Amino acid sequence: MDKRYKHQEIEKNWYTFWEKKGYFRPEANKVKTPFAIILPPPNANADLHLGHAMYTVEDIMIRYHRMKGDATLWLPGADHAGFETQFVFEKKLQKEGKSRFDFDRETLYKMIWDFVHENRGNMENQLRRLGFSLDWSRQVFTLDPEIIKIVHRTFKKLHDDGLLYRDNRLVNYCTKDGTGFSDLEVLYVERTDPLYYMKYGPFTIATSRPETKFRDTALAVNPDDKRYKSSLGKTFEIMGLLGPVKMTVIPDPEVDPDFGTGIMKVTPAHDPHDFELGHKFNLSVTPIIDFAGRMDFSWFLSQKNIDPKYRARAEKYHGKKVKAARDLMVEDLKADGLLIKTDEKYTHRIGTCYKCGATIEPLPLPQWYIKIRPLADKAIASVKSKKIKFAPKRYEKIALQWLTNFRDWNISRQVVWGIRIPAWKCLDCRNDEWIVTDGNSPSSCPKCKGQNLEQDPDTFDTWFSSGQWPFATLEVNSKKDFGYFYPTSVMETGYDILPWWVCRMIMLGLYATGEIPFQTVCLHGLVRDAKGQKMSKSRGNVINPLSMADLYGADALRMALVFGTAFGNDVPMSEDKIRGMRNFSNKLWNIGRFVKMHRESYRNQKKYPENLSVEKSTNAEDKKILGELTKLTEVVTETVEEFRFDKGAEALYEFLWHSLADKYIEAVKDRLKNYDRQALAVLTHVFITSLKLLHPFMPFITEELNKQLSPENRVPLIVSPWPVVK
RNA sequence: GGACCCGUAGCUCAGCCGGUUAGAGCGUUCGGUUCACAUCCGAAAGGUCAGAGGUUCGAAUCCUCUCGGGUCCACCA
Repeated sequence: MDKRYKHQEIEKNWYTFWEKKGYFRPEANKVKTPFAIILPPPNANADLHLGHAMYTVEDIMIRYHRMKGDATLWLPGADHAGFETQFVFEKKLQKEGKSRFDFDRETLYKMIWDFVHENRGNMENQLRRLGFSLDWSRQVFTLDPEIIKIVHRTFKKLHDDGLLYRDNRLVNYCTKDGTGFSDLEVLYVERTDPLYYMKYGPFTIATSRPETKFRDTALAVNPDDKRYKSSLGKTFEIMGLLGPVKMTVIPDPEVDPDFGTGIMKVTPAHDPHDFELGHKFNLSVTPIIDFAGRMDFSWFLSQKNIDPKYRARAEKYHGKKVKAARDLMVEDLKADGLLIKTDEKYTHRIGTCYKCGATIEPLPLPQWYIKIRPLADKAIASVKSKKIKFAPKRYEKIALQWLTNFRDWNISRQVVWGIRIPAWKCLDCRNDEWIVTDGNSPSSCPKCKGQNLEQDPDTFDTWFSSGQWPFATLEVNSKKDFGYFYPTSVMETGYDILPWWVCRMIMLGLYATGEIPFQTVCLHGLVRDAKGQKMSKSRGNVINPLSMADLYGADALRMALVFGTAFGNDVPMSEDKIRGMRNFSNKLWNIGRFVKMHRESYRNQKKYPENLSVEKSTNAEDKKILGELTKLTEVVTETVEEFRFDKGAEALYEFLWHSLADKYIEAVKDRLKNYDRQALAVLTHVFITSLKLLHPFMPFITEELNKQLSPENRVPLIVSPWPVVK
């Protein structure tokens, strides 16, 4: 054995050994207890980041249960990550001077498919490099045909059960990326914009969006506002930039009399609140901004007998981007004497695209919505009745808050890279009825028998398919897997996707299978830099997990991620911390060398302690270390069961370094020189047992040391029985 | 406006279902090169446990408030 631990050489081979031996592949076995975790599928096209390395805690649970003798399954997958991946791909196109508009749908899809599959292997090998004992024989991709079938099936079921509807309402639309989003994807940021006070007939109104005024359909005031009481229900002529228009004053209790002038213009096509209001008062929804984010005045320009002055204005605005048009209009308002004042320091929260940062434009667009209340209520019941538990416990309350506040879920995306929605429209019937299938194209319209059917061009929100991941992954492998491993034992992921993913899995899992998808939700914190700052490319503080594994060993990286921070809290990470754990690896290595050296020398002297019971020792030091080992066994077992991996890791570190190496080994040196059989027996027993306890945390080095100590007849640690306290 | 988390040694964090001299990693200082390890060993310095009040025989730990950081949610145009 080398004086220094060389992880580069040791870590290389063990994974292939484990994988080839089939240790990662459980059988459904009635005698055994099933234990299953479905890996949160990383994006197929992207390299792993440090956050993914947190899946270490899943490997800890998996290895622990495997050693306990459970039928243990850790199922890997890859996510097509719809919009996310298309976004990345478009960036790539951009660099090549192209855009998504240069290709038809099929070509674009094929190009992204190839792009994803070129990169997919990276992610998988990186998971292997970190020692994650995943059952690759059961690996699944979110775009596998069998998965798509299941997703279609669920969509159809929702449709048949009346839990799905199509509605033309305002969606959160990113005009840059060309797709709508659910409420969760909108990122609200504080911004300072001018608030314009403009003359509006006999009134003055305040708005930050003068460009939408051309499609105002009413004026709203608080019914209790004395100032406007007499105007309620009356219609006024209002002079605008394109001539006079007529508008009625309607009551709306939501209007805050203290904001602006207490009177609000109503633009149903471009504001969610106004949309609702418009619905109530039967106002028309007529957009003036198109899906490319440009002003559309064609409705005005197509009119006959327009005043040339107004025509010129409309032509000037037409086709301009929102912000540019707004500036032009403000100038014209000034010229017409309609702008009364401007509050330049008006701060408000504005919805932006979480990916590209562009302002989200609420636009009317027909989309598929899931009625979320019936699904969420069942999910709430499962959580409240503790059928689904949370670790750390505080996330239960947060999950309940989310589940209580969910609104109907828009699952349509105007993205090519995804699962196409299995809904068709008959072009002959010209009605609004949709034909929803389980995926197969309908041959003809069931009503008119027409053959002119057109499929909805949209794809599913990725979370709609990944929300079905726990049962879909098990079903597609074999019916036996689903019956045996479902509901899965633990769902472990980052707390940041609790609403996006975990809540949706609970809702869709319960809906599709009638059972909870997992028994415990276990949430880890976000990995941050040494100062607790978020890691980001722009900050330049990103730590790459693979280069850390290469430098210090995957074991060291794994240990660093669980050590020293209460599980569930954010994890500050630094190279120093990983280096510290590399040093711990080296300490283990040298304990191993020490033990091995003495075992060999005993053997040469024919003093080898064959099957000597360690319990019989009367030596005080032996008794002490054995007592501590018992305690350690209890602590590690308990803390892993309780999802407090940090405590287990710390107990192991403390015991191995400061009890075993610093104290016991120092104390036992003289006895070893005198070939005291009992001493070597205890030392070996204690070390091997603690290696077993450490194996889930640091699989590579422990496996190697175990082999070094008795290469001839020792079973690999990965399948060694978990130590128990008698 | 609502919810949650955090403020403990220079730094990053444990401890917080109350009870011996408040711990760890890294850092600092001092001393160690013989037969496991300098990726090491031994020793040391360093904390009004954010602040105030309360409960208690006893509080870093429970309760209330204040201050300071962070995160998330909410249709004020």
